[in-house]
Amino acid sequence: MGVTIKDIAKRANVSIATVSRALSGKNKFNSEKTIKKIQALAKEMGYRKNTAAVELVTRSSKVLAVIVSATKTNFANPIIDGIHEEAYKHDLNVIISYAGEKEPQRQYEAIKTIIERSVKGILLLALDLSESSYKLLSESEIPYIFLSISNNRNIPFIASNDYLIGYQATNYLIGQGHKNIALAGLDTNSYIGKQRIAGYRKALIENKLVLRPEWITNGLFTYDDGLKTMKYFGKNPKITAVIACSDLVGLGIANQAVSLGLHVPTDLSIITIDGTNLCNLVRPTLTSLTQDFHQMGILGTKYLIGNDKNTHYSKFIDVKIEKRKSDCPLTRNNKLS
Amino acid sequence: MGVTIKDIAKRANVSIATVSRALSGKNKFNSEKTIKKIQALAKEMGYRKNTAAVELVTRSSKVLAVIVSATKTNFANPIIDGIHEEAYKHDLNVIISYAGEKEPQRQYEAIKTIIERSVKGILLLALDLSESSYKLLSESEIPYIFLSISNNRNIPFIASNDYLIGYQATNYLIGQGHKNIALAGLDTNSYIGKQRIAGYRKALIENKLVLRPEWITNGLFTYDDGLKTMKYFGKNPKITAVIACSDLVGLGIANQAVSLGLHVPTDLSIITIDGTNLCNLVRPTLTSLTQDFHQMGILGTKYLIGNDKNTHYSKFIDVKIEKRKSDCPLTRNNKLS
DNA sequence: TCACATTGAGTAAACGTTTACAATACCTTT
DNA sequence: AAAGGTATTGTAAACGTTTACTCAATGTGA
Repeated sequence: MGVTIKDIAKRANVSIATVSRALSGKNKFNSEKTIKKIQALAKEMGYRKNTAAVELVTRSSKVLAVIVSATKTNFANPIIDGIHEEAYKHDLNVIISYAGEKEPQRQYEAIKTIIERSVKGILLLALDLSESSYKLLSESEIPYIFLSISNNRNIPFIASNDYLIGYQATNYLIGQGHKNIALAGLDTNSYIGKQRIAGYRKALIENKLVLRPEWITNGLFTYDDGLKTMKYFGKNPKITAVIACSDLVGLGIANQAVSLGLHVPTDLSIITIDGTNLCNLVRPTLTSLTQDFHQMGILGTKYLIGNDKNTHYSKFIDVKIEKRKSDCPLTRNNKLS
Repeated sequence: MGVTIKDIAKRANVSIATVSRALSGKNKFNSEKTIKKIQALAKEMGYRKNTAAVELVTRSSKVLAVIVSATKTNFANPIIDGIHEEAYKHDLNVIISYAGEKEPQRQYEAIKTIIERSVKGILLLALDLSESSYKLLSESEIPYIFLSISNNRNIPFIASNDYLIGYQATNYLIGQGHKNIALAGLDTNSYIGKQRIAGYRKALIENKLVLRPEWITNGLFTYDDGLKTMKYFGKNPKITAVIACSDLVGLGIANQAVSLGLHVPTDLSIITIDGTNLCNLVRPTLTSLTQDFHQMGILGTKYLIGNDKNTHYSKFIDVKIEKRKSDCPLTRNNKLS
């Protein structure tokens, strides 16, 4: 069907080896003249390299796989952007698969197909793998790394330190004078959730504040979790500040608070974890504990390319607090001050 | 390195053809017994199919390519979701490349790599291809389709009818009593832009309203374009309603209007084109002329799979107006009524 | 028992590259 | 002009599958 190097070789009166060398940039082995001639011919004849053949014989591919949790997180985008950015620099393609968080079967299949492509590396986004899926992955000899989710099991990851996130966010609000601080919308059973709660507790304890379990609301980091949380807290919450465990949770809380007749931030201060662009778009803008997702994508990709497989690499990325308009110091203005 | 069908054949004391047949589901040629035996053995030995080899010999692949404009559009996600959803049903992988809108070189390269993979089909998202890139694409024999951007050049696409979009949005506002209606944030040089303007003009003329060129603001559908537009219109705009050419533009306008001391919708009504989820998240919620992006992804994928290459398929998808809180009838409340 | 269909399994070619190694052509240098 | 070196090109195997074709074994009916 298509033009192959064989066809070019025939037309140019050289061997296929020569064509291959001229076309794949192994220039040091061929003369300028032949290279030029062959490249011109290839262009003229409309030659297209057959990637499958190349991958077969070289036993390596130029593709990076990303497996994304199907759960809609709005921070997947900056991570994927970072991955694409870095991959592009190294002439790598990116293939993206969705895998349900709660569908072990689909997870397993996604990983299987990826492995069969013998990709260069696998990035797992916000994914909590089932035991069998992880076994499949780790036995594949393909380097992989988890992004945005850390672990204590010696599995490579790049993420923020969720313990510190919980600690810093809480401390920030305490620093503003708040004493009744809620923690909203997080999956209390997940590793992330537990870490954040631990940091939150630590900060409370250090400041002689008491942790009230009913001020921690369970959820899956969604907008609806924010709404639900605020409906649950009600029109006269004892709390004066909330740590929202994602921007969407934060926005849900803010919107519902306003619906209840509360003013943000004077009646209720909100700090939100993630700090995606959404925080700047809404009113009031949301003060955030910002994670550098873009950087996660870049570093994860770099790691896979560098391929330091031996070192069980894992890295926490710095977070920072970005002050916006959804929080303020506790003053006499606050309903409960 | 890995286990191949050869290894399995040896262990099972059969030929590789038998193994291949047993493993690739061409069951009718083998006996139950051997199939079971071989499958068990494959599992035990940790066999992984080599996709490159399969693609080489069958000269076809199970991947769909998506090329996305690097310009950040917030509707790319629902489209990609639709593509993934449909692709998954047909056991297809999805590979995503970014191509700069204004970087012809990168565009060209993206398409070239894709073609070299001999993918099953190519979906082009919100992409305006350069002449040479399009030539490359169309000569490749691989089916392709443009999504979200229509054309009048007999190139397959699935999109909304931008002429109708302009017409309907304008008519909607006229129906609310508005007479001074702006059109904001669109690329006036693009096909989309021209179509929307034509529809806008038609609706104005039909209602004996005059089109004022200075009420059409040029842009690239970004949030900043919305801000800029509203700064330009100023604190006492003669206009009472705006058609924002993307949700981000709409949000920029709304936020800037509020900053200027205007009230949305009583001082300024906004209808926004796209209707992504963002419209529900912000306050006031944005009335939108909603496009079904998810459906575009699904239909585009179906088209490529169906592979009706001969018919120069193109399709407009229905849009609908979703009333929210960013618009109201022109009444005595309006500053300029 | 024989001819013949049916079923299951094997043989070998093909897909389009890359690359180790062998072979040749071309220069220098003496 | 011969020897030696270097630069360029050719030969052929290999990568791991699929599949058309062939062959052997088994079953069937007269």
